[in-house]
Amino acid sequence: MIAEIAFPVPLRRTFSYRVGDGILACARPGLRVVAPFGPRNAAGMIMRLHDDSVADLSGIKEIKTIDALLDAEPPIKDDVPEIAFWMQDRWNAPVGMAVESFFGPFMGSPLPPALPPGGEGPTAVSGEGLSGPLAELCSRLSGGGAAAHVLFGPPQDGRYEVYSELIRKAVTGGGQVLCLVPDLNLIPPLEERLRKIIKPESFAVWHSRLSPAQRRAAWHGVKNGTTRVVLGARSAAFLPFGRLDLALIDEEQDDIYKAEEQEPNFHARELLLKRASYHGTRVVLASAAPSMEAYARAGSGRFSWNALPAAARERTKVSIVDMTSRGWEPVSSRLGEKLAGVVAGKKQALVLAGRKGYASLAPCANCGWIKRCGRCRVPMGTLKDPEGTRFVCRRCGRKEPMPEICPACSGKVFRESGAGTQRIEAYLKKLLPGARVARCDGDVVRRSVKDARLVYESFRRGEIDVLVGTRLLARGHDFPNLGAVGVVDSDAGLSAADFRASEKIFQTLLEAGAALSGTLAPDPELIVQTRQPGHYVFSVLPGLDYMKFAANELEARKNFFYPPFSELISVAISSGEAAAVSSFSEEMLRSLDCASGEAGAEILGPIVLGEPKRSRTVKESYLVKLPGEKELAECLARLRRLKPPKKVRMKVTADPYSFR
DNA sequence: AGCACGCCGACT
DNA sequence: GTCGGCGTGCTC
Repeated sequence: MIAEIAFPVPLRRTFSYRVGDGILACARPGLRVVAPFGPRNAAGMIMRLHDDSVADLSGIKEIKTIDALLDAEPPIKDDVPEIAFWMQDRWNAPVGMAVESFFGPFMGSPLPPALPPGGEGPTAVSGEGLSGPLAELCSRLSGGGAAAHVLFGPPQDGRYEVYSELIRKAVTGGGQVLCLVPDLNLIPPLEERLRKIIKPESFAVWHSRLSPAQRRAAWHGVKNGTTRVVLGARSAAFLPFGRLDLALIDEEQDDIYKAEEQEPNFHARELLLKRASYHGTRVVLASAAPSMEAYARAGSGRFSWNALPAAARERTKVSIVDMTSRGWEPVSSRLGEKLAGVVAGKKQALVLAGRKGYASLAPCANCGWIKRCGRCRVPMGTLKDPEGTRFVCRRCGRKEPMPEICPACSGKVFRESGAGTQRIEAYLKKLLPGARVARCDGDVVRRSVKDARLVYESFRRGEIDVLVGTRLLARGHDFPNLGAVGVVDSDAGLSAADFRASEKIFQTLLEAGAALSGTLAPDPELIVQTRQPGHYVFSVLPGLDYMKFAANELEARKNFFYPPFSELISVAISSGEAAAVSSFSEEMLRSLDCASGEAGAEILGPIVLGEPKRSRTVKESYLVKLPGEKELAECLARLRRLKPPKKVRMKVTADPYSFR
């Protein structure tokens, strides 16, 4: 008997081993093994078993034998081999790393035997149920028929009350619940809410900042079933649930759910939809601005569409300020005057910037040289802190000192352009003397989630007049005393190559508008500054009407053959030698070409996005559009068979969310 | 990802 | 003379 084993290494393949006589009877897919792997022993998973007669062992120098199983039973209820291969087909994830995601630090550890099922179901929750229209909505969300349910509407219309009710029902029924949130900011308010109805020993949070001990406790709690409700970030989609009855995905449209920076790439929403088939999970996708994917699937009847009953409220006034001809000032006089008026009237305001930090760019005033991150190669912005002005990478956060003179021309002046949160904060402090201006962004959260929470609380209590932050700030909160929200640089960081540009702008605007919807202040206004006032997304602005926007956007996606009507793969080829790049690109295109004709694929490229002139590495990007998942898997398999020559690197990203 | 091997520079 | 930098290559 031959076993295909997947190891947690960044390789998109399995390894064949002979199954030892001692474990012949119990070996089966889904069980973990420890096997000699190169010069060491490694834990892996049996993915498939083959009879000796059918196994293809050509090209293998030495076949080793496995004789130690780590598990007697598959430790995860889901078919992990099936899901891991699917992740490889879908996102080019290395199979073994996909497997490892389900175990995290426990990949090589034997697991304690399962606890006998305890009968403490109904006692895990407490509290009153809902009544009225929201209760009706909840029972519709409990119905079958659809693969998933879209819950459409802002938190201000009772979305979190619906969460509580759905969770209460699921837990009472004996199942487990996952509530997935896009960022750490949303954990404390939801945690507070859920702790009111869930017993502490039945509740756990899961995110990247847990200590090893907390991680261990939470993982094992989920595994043995004592944890009934998990509130977690993206990676919680892999937790070892035994019976996941409900998966609630908050702000399902958020692109943070797509993990693209580290391997294995995956999309938490899509992964949960996949896992749902093993658990009979009810998946609820909640959003005030559902993703085009969710909207389209609801349109085709695969998902059900459920709108929260909209509270009657004044329509927020929305104004657009054209910033095209204003070179340097980050805040227009229009917005400045509104803020001054709001502060004078003892009301509050939010100002949302496109990004954190000080300036988004600091080119040399003389020659235009731009500092790029040594690791990511993207242009760096600036940051002001006690150590002075430094360059900061907006992708990886790496900081580098600012040189005295420009390395290209020895110029001494760096012009700072574009406005980050820090710069807006500094500007507003000058513009509004006497006003209490504070800042809350990713940097504050990174330092301490608690500090970020304190700023929120302080704003809520009215101790801050103007709060400056990134778009995270407006989300999921409403502030009763809010007189204005300003969106500065609403189009920052958007490139024409990004087909999701309109969707992202619209989401930001809708979130900003929603933050104003609960206010008691008179004449609330949303002021949007943009350098692209002609962009079609602004044409749906006065009403901030999602349904209208979504219908337009979906039509545009269809016309241009973009998702959800196609599947995308981005291929980046880079090298120090320009000739090597172009010859390998040609080889790559040839290998796809024969398939693309009959499969209805389209290849765009090469796209060269702002490559530095003096940089030594040359990079070409291609975008492949394919009509379906089957063609996507086939195309990824072709790309996998290609091996770049020495000094040439190829990066393949399936379903790319960011374009560089 | 690990881990080994291998080939140059700077230390006891 | 050896320690150690990290480029390259391999893992059934």
